[in-house]
Amino acid sequence: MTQTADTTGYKEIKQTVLDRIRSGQWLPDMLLPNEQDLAVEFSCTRTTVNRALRELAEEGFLERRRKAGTRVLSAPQRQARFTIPLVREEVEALGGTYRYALVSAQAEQAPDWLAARLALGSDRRVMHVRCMHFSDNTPFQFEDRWIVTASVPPVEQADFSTLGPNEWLIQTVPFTNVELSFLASRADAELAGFLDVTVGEPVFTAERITWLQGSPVTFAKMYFAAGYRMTTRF
Amino acid sequence: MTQTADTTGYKEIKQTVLDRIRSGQWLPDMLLPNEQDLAVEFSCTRTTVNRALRELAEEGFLERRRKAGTRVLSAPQRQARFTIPLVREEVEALGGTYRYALVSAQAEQAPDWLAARLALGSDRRVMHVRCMHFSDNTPFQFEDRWIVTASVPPVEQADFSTLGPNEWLIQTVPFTNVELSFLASRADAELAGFLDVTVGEPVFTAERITWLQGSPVTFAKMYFAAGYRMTTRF
DNA sequence: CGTCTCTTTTTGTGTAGACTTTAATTTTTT
DNA sequence: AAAAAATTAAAGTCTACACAAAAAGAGACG
Repeated sequence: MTQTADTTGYKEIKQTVLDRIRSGQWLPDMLLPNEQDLAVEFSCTRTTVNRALRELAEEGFLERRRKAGTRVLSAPQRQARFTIPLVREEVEALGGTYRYALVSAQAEQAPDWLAARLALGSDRRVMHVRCMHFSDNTPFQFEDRWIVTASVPPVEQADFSTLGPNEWLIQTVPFTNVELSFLASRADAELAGFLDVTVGEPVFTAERITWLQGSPVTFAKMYFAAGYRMTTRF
Repeated sequence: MTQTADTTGYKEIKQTVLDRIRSGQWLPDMLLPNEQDLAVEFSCTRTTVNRALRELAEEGFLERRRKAGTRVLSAPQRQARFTIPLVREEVEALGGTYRYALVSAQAEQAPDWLAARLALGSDRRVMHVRCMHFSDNTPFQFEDRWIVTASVPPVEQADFSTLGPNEWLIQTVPFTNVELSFLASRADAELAGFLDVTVGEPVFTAERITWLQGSPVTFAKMYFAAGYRMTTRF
């Protein structure tokens, strides 16, 4: 006989708690029993209950405060987790053959809007890289990127003719803070040419600012081909 | 040397591990010491090391496999976590005054594309609700939603004149699976009117399909006003 | 009445140890 | 040599207990 009869793992507890919320037994804003009482109910230790409830709080179902206890969140703060893939991986995951092409790469002074956006000081040297990512030779993404020279000095010697700036950066500047935005923009004449769409077409766009320990590293705009959608399930 | 005093919380361990990866002391693909050895190094128990490493793996920095050990991920799978807020809360968080207005609500048969999208069977009854969300009386979002009657029977009696369908659903159907997509669409004449933009304007759009234990509940398209961007930091 | 301090409840985190599960590795058998 | 079986190292989880830290609530005091 397997002992699984009364073994209440933290996963079972999580499931039971979710079921009770779903069934309405525990209503939004309701305070639920404290960990000790639940431990008795599930005949396990408080440690196990703690892990279950902690994870459910992490996942946005519960709110926990010392002394105040644990309560059901009225509007469960469901969070979508988008994995931000490398373009190459995204293309290959969709079954396409990835191809990279450099459009231009040149050292220049950051324009005012960029300097403001990145809070650059007096040193405005940046490397401006523009490139295309293809899937089966059809345009997939146009990338317009600026890399702050002062933050990544070797960028001046980098060769972007075969390796994309994003992959180069990942190898060079391993860990960073990121601000990522999604928006809809309009294809101007140049972008329309790159992405092979008509001028004025809506283009799904991602903007990404990256810092390394507080100092700005790069600003990138990524324009996706027509019909692109970013999807997640949870 | 500073053999780490006795203040080794799991958070400190996480930070130390991250620092070692950043500094290149632990390189991508490198196997790091097992939990027991790290516990000795940090002079704490394996439980504490386990929590630190488990969370770092959860956050996408490490990969852990029983018997195989823990290694540094070569391309850290950084995931963006977007909190999907209620429109009301989003508007209020931006400092605006929220206003809701129902455009239309009527029971109808799901069109073919919707039936296909939701994998509806023979019962195609849906409630089609269209509504506007305003911030300080300027259009913020136009919502076009279908709710599957068979999955949520009380929808036929629901009054959407003052309460938005999303908030109504949250109160009525507590827990669900969700597929969420972001894309850029083009404003047609009607949408342009609702959002007060010119026809053809790019519109940031979110699509959301919701299931309750496998059966489809609702499909919603949410069109955001010009200039909207969805932002996250990590 | 407000505000300050004290108590107490509840979660947060830690220790020490045990058993379980997975799967890489080694050994044995076919 | 290939396949099957045994070994074993590592993470995964649990128990049982302890103390820390936050903060709600109560009481004291001006």
